[in-house]
Amino acid sequence: MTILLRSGQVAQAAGVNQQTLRYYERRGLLEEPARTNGGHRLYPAEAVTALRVIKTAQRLGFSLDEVADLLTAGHHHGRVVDPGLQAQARRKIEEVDQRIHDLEIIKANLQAAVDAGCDDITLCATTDCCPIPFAELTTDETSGDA
Amino acid sequence: MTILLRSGQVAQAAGVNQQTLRYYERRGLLEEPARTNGGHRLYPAEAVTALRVIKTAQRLGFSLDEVADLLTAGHHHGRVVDPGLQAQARRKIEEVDQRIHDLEIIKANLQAAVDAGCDDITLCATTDCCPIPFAELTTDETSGDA
DNA sequence: TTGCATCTTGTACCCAGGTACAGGCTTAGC
DNA sequence: GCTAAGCCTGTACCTGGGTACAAGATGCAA
Repeated sequence: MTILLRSGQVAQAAGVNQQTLRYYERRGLLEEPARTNGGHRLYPAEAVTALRVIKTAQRLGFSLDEVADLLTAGHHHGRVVDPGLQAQARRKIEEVDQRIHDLEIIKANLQAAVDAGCDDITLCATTDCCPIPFAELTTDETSGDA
Repeated sequence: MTILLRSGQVAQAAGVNQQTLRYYERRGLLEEPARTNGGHRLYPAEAVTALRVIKTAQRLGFSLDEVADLLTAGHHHGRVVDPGLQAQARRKIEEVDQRIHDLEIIKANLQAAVDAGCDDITLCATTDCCPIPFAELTTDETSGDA
């Protein structure tokens, strides 16, 4: 027999807001739990683990949509087999690498501006002394927050 | 005599949406331009440079609020002297470094999961075979998109 | 003068990932 | 049975950086 938890208990145990539980449920990240006769949610203890998994995946750079994919991965529901953690993690590593690369370029530009002694960005843009490239810079800007 | 530009011309020359001009004006990033008798905005050519400065600073990781600070920096308006580009750039470099560091940790964790052959994140969380740390991971999560 | 392109304003919407609030119902302890 | 704490629902709001739309006014060329 499993001990069932109230939503407040689950939220506290997992360190998330109670509203967040409902939000994840709506997003399809948490299974709809059982209910009391009066309609109150009753979660199994595994719900806390599930929340920890979600939060960990988020910290690893996965969006909630990606986390949803990860959670159903492997369990090929129907006939479409989602790429599992292996594949997703490999793709995410590439994204992270790209993001690091972009940041390195940004850093280099900032450092160059500091080294050149620039102190007024408007002046920098109108004279030729500043190393900041005012046209193009890194990539497409939409590289996201991995 | 300076040639004055219509908002559409400025937007096109700077490669931004026309609405963005109004948005930046509201945010205090662009000076309020002159107007025709009928109320149409008339920008000096420098407005295009100003937009390029804003876009460049954004690409360097500054938020619009920070860009606003950068634009008034040095011009100590009143008596409060804002920290100039030098100081702001140095602070931003630290932020970028921190962000890179976080991403390196994330990458290492992803790589560890790949190396360990993990393919089901829920299983990973419930057995001891997986190297992903499901408690704490990197820093505070609010380290932003620098 | 007419006609069309361009511009004006205010307001609402987009993304992600939640958070807050109001008004009403349930549950648990005594 | 009473009361307080907890939970339910729906809806609105938040951040940041814009974008979209409607209805009406202007600007300019023919």
